[in-house]
Amino acid sequence: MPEQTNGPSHAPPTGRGIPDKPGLEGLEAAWSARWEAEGIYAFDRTATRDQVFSIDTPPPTVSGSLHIGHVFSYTHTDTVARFQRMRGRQVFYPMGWDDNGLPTERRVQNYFGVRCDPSLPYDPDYVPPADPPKDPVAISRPNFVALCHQLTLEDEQVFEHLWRTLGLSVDWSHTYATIGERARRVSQRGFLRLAARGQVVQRTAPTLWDVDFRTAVSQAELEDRERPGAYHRLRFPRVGAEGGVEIETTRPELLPACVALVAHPDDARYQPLFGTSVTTPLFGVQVPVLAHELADPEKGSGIAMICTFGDTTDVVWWRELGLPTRTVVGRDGRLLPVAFGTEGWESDDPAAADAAYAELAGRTVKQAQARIIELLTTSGDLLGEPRPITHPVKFFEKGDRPLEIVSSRQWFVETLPHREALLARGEELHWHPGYMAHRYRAWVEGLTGDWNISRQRFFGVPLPVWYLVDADGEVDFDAPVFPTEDRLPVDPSTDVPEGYTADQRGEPGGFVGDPDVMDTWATSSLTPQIAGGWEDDPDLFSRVFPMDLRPQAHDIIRTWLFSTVVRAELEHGVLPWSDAAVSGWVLDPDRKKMSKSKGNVVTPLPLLEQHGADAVRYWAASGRPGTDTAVDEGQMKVGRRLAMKVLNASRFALGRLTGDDGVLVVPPVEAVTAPIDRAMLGRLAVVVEESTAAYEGYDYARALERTEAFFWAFCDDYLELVKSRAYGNPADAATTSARAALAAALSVLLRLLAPTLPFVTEEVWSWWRPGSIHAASWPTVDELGPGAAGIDPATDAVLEVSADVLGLVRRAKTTAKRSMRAGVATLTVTDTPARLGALAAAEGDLRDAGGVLELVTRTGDELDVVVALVEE
RNA sequence: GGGCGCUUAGCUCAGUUGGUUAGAGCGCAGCCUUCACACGGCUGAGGUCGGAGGUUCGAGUCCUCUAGCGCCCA
Repeated sequence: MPEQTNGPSHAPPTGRGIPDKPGLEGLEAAWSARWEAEGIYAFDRTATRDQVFSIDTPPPTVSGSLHIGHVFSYTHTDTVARFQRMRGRQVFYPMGWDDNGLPTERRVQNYFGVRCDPSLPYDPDYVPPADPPKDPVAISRPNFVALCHQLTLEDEQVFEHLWRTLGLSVDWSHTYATIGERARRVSQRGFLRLAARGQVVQRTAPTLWDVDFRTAVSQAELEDRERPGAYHRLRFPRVGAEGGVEIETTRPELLPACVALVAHPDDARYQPLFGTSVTTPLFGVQVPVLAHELADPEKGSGIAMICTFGDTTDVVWWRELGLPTRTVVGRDGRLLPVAFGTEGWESDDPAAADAAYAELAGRTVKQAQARIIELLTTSGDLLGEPRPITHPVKFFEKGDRPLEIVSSRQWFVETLPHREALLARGEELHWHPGYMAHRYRAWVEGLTGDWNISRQRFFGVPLPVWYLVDADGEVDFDAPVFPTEDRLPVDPSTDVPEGYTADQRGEPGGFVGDPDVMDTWATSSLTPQIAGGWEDDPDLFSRVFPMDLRPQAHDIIRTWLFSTVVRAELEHGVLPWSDAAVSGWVLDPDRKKMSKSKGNVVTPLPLLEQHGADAVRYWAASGRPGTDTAVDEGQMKVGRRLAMKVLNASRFALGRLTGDDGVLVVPPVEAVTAPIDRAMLGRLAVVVEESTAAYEGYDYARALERTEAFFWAFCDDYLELVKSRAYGNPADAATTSARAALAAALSVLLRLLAPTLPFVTEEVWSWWRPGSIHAASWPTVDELGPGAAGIDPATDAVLEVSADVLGLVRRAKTTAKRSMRAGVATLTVTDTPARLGALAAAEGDLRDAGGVLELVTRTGDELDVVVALVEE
């Protein structure tokens, strides 16, 4: 790669010169266009796997609004990408757009006034109405999906502009969308492969259900919310014995769905009842009293009723105790019709049971609860007043009403049988920071069911499945028909299975398509395969997969990270990446979590325009890995000042290298002879080592902090000390030493800062170096000259003592309220002989920097300085 | 209830295997503008490291207990 340079030693100065008034305005537009034109970030797909650094970029949800949190974490990734690129790796850094799922679907429905009906045929000539009609128009799924594409395309352009302005070093030729053709093909192929191995199966099972969205959701999409409730004490008469059993329940409306009572096996109060039966109040249904260790003796009366299904514990009891199912809650959240006295609904008094249930059927869960309390009160089965409590209730994270659990036919990816393997993968993965591994482990250990990937929605990847219809018109769900892989992606609502014609859809002897789509995570879990071209581009895939880095925020460890590990384990038997770098969240300026409902979401573009991309990146890169960080415009201003300082200090240093003839001369680093120059380079060598190590451990923040601290000291002390000497005669070895040191230091510093401040460092680089700094090689200790690593303490002391004394001279001038240019008639320095010896090696520099006319030294125990200023 | 993280100057945070008078930035105060930088520079004031106990010659830095905040999982 001829563009690369290894420092200033021998490369001719071929830059475009130093501007008189350097500035930051316009750098983003100018340089991002240039990078694109020159393909600086293009992935070289001839590179072999060991030369590649591949990143599984989080695809942002494009239908959402732009969020400063994206800028934060994507900057972290970009600094690492730039570091790895400069280290010589071919960086595979694609970008995805997550446009698949509910948020887009809702937006399209409202925007166009349509609704999706997967049973309708595709209309190739469909045009959406100009004004959304009042009543939504039903359209086919392909037409609906086309509208989703249309709308998300605009969002994607806004995002791309933001990313380019921010300076992400993405290869924009490797862009994908999670609803795009490749993503659909990969998702469906992944499904078919799982099905072929029996790792995704269809079964009728209790399913977490959102009654508003009317879709199944998975365990990963649950959240607990504290809600008020009340314990209702109910009395169940015993069968064949005197007396009754009192239970407490927060969901009395599920009494008709009761299938058993349960208490802890060690609970002496209820041990005599185990194996006996009781009768449900109002409905007269006989149910057994059983023992199970999940029953909590401390909760309520210590004995609970099991209903199908009130919560996830009911599901466990139902499964482990082999109980029947009595379904009363429908998919719309209303109570279904039930006929007591029929099979499965046996009752001691079916007429009375039906009469009671008639009061409940058709009502919402909430309404039914109110009514059944009245009925139980009237009948005398409700004991005392309901006892109000607050308890956690499970919600779909996007939902508004508590989840119900309904029994339904769904496709499940098996996870429970692989729990141990998944835990082992979690141990194998390198987490940054390391403690994030706990989140993953806790989640995997807490899995209670397989992963339901069926969603009763429209804008998603369709399940590639048809079912045959028998001669009686009944759908045979036990005989799914899959397409061959070469047909993918398919939409079973319009495509037909092999050997069938479109007019056989829904007919006896024909077929029907599975109406469901996949969970968005069933697609998002395959981003390494989608971006890497799994099966579509085997050559590319072999060069990038398994990937190196998964960057993401900590809130989606249980969803995105987990599901991606599952898919790679089941499909490839490997981790999808070697490292996971977990970013924190961005909090609002008052350190509150940002959310749309609070209205405290910060939009990034105005901040980028006001402070500049480098400044915003500086703020982001200051947030430690995994740490939640507040939006801080003050920190952005600091970043902007740093960028300005880079411009000005560079201009100054390079000005010292320019002769009267205007030609920039860069002496080789071997010309550095002055001890103070060597001391400065020795300190910089330490920074190079620390910064490199930090980046290797994904700690961009530490790398920046070390570099920045050096840079300010470099400007404050070293530049001041060598100002005059560097301005001297080019034939003078002392002058050449200073100039060589300045050039070497500047070259290294710019490259150390390049991952964080890509624009300003590129700007300065262009003044005097050929090629892009982002294609230059990462600095090494070697280029700082012989012996820069591990420089001896005596040499280092030259810079230390000089800077100490210079600082005290400044203090004297400040105290005297004099200008820094005020002369010093006599400077008396007291210090140890060793330190005075070090000072002597830089006496000329100190005199020039401090304006010192006469220097007197005295031996003493510690540093003391007396400054006699020249009279005004 | 279990787990994890945090608690260091007014604010936001560093402090890597325990080692001399605890650091930075912001903010604040004061001073300084021809000669790289006013989208600036310099100088300064200000903490004994949440609390208690322990290990050690020595602890912000290790152990135990404890308080508060936040997150994750039940």
